[in-house]
Amino acid sequence: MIKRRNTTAKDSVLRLLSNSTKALSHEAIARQIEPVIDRTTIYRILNRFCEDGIAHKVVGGDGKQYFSVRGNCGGHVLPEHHFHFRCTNCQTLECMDEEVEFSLPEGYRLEASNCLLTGTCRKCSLASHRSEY
Amino acid sequence: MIKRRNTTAKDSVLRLLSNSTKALSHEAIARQIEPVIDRTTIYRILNRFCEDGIAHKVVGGDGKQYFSVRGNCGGHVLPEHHFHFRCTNCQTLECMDEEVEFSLPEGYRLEASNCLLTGTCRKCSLASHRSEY
DNA sequence: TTAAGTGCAAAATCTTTGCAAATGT
DNA sequence: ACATTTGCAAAGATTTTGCACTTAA
Repeated sequence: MIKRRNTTAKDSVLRLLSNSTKALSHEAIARQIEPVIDRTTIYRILNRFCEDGIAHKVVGGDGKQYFSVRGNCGGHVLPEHHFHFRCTNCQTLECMDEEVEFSLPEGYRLEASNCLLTGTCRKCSLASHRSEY
Repeated sequence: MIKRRNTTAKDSVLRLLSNSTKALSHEAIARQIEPVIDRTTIYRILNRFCEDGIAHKVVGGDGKQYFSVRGNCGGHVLPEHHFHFRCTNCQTLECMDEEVEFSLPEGYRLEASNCLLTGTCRKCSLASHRSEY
């Protein structure tokens, strides 16, 4: 495997991911990161994290990629295959504790899972309920 | 709801989807359809199918959209929330019979699911196994 | 006739690639 | 030194929008 270097850009991205209780999109990272880092670089850092098993990537129903620190999403340990929930209102994606259970047909080989539930999170559900008339 | 018309383009797309045992990407539809239909039109037809509940859309880990006739994917009736499997070798996406089971935390509101398993299907797993050395 | 559907061009998004300059080890 | 990383520009890929023309009902 290629030898990695410690750089401030890499550290910043990792810190953001580690401190977040949600998976972050490239856009969310680019917006928060300080100082500004080129977006190409952020993409490359994120992809390296995935290659190295440091992070995992979930593709949202919106087609965007969301990243979180592997096995530590939301601040605590998660099963390898867990559900994700993306709120269509606040545009956040979080890892759920719940494990995905399934059995593949004979002969199928599994590489990864991308199990996503979409809707509105509690906060947004309450907010929209309040404003209903 | 808007009144829909019968057009040959729409019929062609629906026929392709209905005859397929897999979910189809826009690209697969555009490639097969006869006569050629503008790709914008295909996108619009597919989106209308989804709006009208005729088809459902799954976003693959590859970021592409895949479409299948609702509840009839793979030729037989499927549960509302079922798993999908995308083969990274032959680039196909199929609906699985298996139902997705989960429980959402209190207050969350579910709109849709997009549960995807990725790997190699039986045919491709066998093929790659044969060529291993 | 008239609202829905189509085709073409152009735009919008998100992500990746190429390459020279900068940097960590 | 030298391989990795970065920034910038440009390209790629997929999907959507605007608009005038066509067509089903």
